[in-house]
Amino acid sequence: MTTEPPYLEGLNPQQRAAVLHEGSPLLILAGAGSGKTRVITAKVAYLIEHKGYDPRSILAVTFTNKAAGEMQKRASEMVEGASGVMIRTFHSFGAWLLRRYGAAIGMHPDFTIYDDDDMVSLLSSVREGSPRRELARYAHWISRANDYALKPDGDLLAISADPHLGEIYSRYEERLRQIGNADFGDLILKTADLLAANPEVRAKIQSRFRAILVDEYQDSNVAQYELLKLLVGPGCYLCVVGDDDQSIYRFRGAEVRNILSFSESFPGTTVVRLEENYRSTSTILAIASAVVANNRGRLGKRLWTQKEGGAPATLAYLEDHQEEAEFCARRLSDGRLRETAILYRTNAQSLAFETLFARRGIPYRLVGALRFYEREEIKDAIALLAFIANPRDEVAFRRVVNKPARGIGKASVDRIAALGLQGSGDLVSGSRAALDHLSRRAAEGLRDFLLLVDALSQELEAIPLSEFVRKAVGDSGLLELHRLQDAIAGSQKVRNLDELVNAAVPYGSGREGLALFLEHIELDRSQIAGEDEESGERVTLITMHNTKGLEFDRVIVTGLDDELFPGRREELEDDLEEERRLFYVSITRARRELYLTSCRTRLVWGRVTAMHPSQFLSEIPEELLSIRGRVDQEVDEGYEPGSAVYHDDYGAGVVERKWYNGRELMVQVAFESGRKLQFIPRYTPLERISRDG
DNA sequence: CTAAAAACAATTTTT
DNA sequence: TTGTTTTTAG
Repeated sequence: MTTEPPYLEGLNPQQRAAVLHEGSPLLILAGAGSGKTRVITAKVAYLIEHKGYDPRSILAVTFTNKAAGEMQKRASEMVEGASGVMIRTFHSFGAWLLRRYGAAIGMHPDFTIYDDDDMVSLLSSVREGSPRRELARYAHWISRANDYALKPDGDLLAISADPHLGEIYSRYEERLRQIGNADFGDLILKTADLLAANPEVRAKIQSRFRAILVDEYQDSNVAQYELLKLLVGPGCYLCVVGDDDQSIYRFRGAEVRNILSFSESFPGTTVVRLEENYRSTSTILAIASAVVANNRGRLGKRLWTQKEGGAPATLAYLEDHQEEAEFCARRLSDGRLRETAILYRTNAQSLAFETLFARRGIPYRLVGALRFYEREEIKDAIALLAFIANPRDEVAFRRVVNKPARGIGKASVDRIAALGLQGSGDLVSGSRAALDHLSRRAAEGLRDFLLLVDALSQELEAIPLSEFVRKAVGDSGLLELHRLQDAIAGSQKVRNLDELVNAAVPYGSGREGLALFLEHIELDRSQIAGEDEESGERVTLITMHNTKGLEFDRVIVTGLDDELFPGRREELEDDLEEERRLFYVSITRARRELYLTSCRTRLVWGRVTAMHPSQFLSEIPEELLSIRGRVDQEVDEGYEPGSAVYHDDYGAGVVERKWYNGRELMVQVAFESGRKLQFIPRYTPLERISRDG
């Protein structure tokens, strides 16, 4: 018998079938914890080693840059030459392709990428005077249109009934083209356009990539599907992996139908199901399955495990967010920090844990959400860099031209932008042209700014990128500005700017290095945060969304409160189902122990707010739970108008009115003394008395 | 044009 | 409550 290649060792029959399959399109339906990543990496190894694929002819698309890094690492351990495989997210693949061949559709190779914030800023110059909130709505709709591959003249009614959307979208597009930058949607849509419109580029790309693997396919959107269709040339091997139950990015345009109808889109598809779970105890799986079973519109699968048994999950009803943090801290007193993750729905919830853990000296790592690149000082610095990279970048220009204050007000900036637009769109020349038309003060300030930009542009090629960033931040006066603010507010802005300088160290110098640095900043925001991510005994604080692909011995899912999770279910059944899938994802992160917490009250906008247990909790069979604490009795009962109450300070009175303020029950009482007062019965001891007393 | 004061909204989730 | 945007007085 021939010895088996190491990448096949220990695989179960389904996994093996998935790895060894080749020829027709393959759909791998991989349940949570079914060894999916292992299968993909083994497949890469198999294609290279056994099927003779050139590593460079393989494209693997992952959902996050982190996942890409992980796959790269694991594949390299498995097979020689794996470093040649292109492993990227859809977005970073798009950026790669557009930089190389985008000129064919008028893209500049040094374009920078606009995030949501930049979109809003650009929209504000397209639609002057609109409140930011409204612009943010349009930005959101435009992003959704992008996700669904809808152009300004497309059927936007599917996105929104707003009558102005088409026009605004189209003007936004036009401005973005003039500027020469790309937003997130463009990285997919423009790439697809390029391939569709340009047969030579398409042929080139299709002949390069002979095998394409897509991970987390359930979270791909329509535009990504269309791009994929264009990438897969004749004879190209396509394999997608996903789990319809783990689709949690609908809000971002993810379209579960992509995976549900994969077989129709790609005829001749083979389907392999991975249903053996290697991660969790059967109890945890039973809980997860029971919950997700409430969803309709799923392919359905039976996850099973050989790890029979396992302790029931602990469900703790707690008083408030502080007690919740306390509860978590007590679990951690056994020192198993690294094996524990605390999950929450919204980033804001992390604060309670951070505060308590800092006070107790419990080391933690906060995953994602550090929002490093969204901080004011960082955005300032990036805007300056982006403007040097692309002098047509109006959004960046507006942000930095008068920061620190150079005496250039809005009127002047508008004039400069208008002149720039008349010419080549280049705002440096626009500025030069505008110099004579500005107030003396503004002209002086603008001259300073131009000198700065000139000097920096000259340096760009000459010094290492991190030095360049340091110089830009220093010479522009941004460092000084934020140093002063630090002194006043006790903030850490200078430190953050230092971090930015450090982040630039790995990049090459010159325009190319700068463009790459800026691209990574936009596409991989977790970068700076994760300095020594792996090291150290620390508990993980993480949003439910960010846990995708991770696993921990012990998982504490917090905030199982109605209106928080699931959130306001204003909308449709579909939204509720997505939240439920998110719960499913959260539960299945746990290997051995699962804790669920729900609070009676919670601070919302600095206000104590009454909460109710999440409806998801009632979907878990009771025998799988060990329950601590108790749900409070419904306070709503009683307090009917006309009933008598007694208050320690005000004496006896009669309830006049009863209503809800949000979720909070309020009552108005007319006291015998003649006073009329409003109470929240939950916090005010109002004794119910009998009328004849 | 700038800075301080006042008004006002904000919490999903992320490439 | 916080942070951000708009108004206002210099």
